[in-house]
Amino acid sequence: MNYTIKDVAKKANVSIATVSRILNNQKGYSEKTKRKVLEAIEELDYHPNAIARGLINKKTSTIGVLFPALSSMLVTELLAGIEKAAHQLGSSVIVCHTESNGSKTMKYLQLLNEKRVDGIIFTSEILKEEYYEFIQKMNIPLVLLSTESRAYSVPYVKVDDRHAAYSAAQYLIKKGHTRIGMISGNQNDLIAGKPRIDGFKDALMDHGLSVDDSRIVCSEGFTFADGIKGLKKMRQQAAEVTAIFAASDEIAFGAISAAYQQGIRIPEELSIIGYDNLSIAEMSIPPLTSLAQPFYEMGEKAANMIFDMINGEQLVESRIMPHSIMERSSVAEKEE
Amino acid sequence: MNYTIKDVAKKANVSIATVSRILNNQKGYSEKTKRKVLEAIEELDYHPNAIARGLINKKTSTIGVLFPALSSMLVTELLAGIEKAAHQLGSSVIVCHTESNGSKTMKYLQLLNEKRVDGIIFTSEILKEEYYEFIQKMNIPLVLLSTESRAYSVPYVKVDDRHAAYSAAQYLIKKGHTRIGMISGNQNDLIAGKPRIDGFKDALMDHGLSVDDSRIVCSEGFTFADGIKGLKKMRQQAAEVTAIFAASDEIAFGAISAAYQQGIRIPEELSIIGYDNLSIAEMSIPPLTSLAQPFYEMGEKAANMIFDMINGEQLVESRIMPHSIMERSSVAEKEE
DNA sequence: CTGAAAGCGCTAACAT
DNA sequence: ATGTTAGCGCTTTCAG
Repeated sequence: MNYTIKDVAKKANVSIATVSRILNNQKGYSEKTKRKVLEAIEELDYHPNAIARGLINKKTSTIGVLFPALSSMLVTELLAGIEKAAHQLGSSVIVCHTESNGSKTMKYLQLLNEKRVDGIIFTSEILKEEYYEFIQKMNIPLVLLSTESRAYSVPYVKVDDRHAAYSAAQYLIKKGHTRIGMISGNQNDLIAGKPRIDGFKDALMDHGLSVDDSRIVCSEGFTFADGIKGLKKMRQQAAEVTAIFAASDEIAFGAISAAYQQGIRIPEELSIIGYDNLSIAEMSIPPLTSLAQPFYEMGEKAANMIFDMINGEQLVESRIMPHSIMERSSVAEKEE
Repeated sequence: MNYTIKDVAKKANVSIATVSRILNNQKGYSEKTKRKVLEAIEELDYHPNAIARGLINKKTSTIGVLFPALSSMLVTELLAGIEKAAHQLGSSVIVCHTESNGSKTMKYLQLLNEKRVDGIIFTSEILKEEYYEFIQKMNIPLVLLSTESRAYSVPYVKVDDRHAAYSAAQYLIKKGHTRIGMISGNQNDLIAGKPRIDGFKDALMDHGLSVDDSRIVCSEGFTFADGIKGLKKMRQQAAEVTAIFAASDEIAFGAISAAYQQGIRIPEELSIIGYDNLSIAEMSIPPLTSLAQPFYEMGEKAANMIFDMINGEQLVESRIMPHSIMERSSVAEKEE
């Protein structure tokens, strides 16, 4: 069905070596033979077999990407960015959905090893020792996306969560709020949980506001349901709060829904700022002001880093991506 | 870095053929040598090179999936389903993001051809002649997901859009509504646009309601912005409408937002039913009643079909997946 | 400038 | 039951 290099060679009356040279535009042939061969390639609509190439070159032009969940909305944007950059550089991406499951992750790594991918992008999760060791043995580049590692020196791409959370809280403060609460993610999550809480506290302290733990309600995760529960709890523990920093847009959505249920008007009675700035942020009522992470660009960047490393670059620096605040209508100016 | 079959053979004092036999559990060796070889494999932590295998077996255990957009939320669920089924069967999935762009799509198909994927899942778009012809030449299985082809006989997995739209409209009718409008997608979209409009009309007619074209506003696409525009237009053209069928959840979200802006209460003054039942549906205020498509299962099914075909099954039937109505709170009982 | 030949890591006849 | 050998489709010495 598919022609091989032999067919081309025969048709052009040259050896397969010559065809190969032309294919890989090395030197060592006349213009005339080149034309002849190109013609044959054209006529047969020949395309080299990437598998055979991979076998000999030890390079498959394929990278693997590990995601804890494929359903979370932010994954889509990361993946879109990765895929775009990869394709631009002639590579493909294999998606792996680990469900944050250790043995599943190891199985995927094994698979990616057998498939001889050129590099791995590991996203949104703690890089366990087991994973790291294995990838070390695979001896291919690794970059961390939307996560980082304290234990190992692996290049990463992420925003500075602590700093970003600081910015979000500061935004609320600048708007005149003094009694500010936070519905956080899981405080044991050292990547996306704890740092955002810390940044929140930093901002309050730096601006001379007292940090009252009853105004911080910690959730299990970053979901809509967590947001609903979170707001209810907040109203019980700290009804005096006039503004809330939600550690994710989904939490913010949940909080808005719960607030609506309780007849609390947003932003008049309660301001809310989200985190992530997913596409849903514009869809809430009122539209959600949110701390924006540039997911698409982060994905692109991570992919570009991987390819730099694949191409032999030794020193690739980690990237702290800039965050910003997407102002919409869920935060009101507070007059004292 | 990675050991080869030769290393194993040497270590176990057998030939590579024997190792290969054991690896592929064929017959032709004693229990004793099997143990010996397995031990060597274990000790070296040997794993066969999938690339080399692919070259000779002409089977890469990899499938390609084409999506028009990676950003739409429903894609994620389809992909999650595909990925799960594929991984269960020992295959990987390469994602391709065509942006509905013809030449990009062709480039991807070319790439998948060179990478010798075992099959292709084509989603959510019209299968153009050019694509079809090319895949025919590749001579690998193809299944359509969330789309179908009139022109070619290609197995597909989707819900019956016309029927599903009928159900959604019927639901509104059963709730007592008689003046019902629709904010549709693009009417020129023969897959997801037109059929839903037709189904909507069918339901009205079957229930003795007149079909008034001014109550059907057609959008360009299925987005939030389309929903906003759609609702405004609807209020101008057909303010008497008490219930609206939105052709997507995003449209429904937009309509809800616009309604809120105009001070229209949902569902008291206006009922809305969405379509898709994405995870955001539960996040609106009020939570959105929506016609549910089982995306995850559709993805799984499509993947399973591809693998059946890869394994030589000749006759795989297309699947019309069941739809259902996820009742939440955006539709009110209408008393006459 | 060009071709013959070895070999990437594996499977599958074909021998023994 | 096991080994030898010829490829899969390609790249890359090494000759000429």
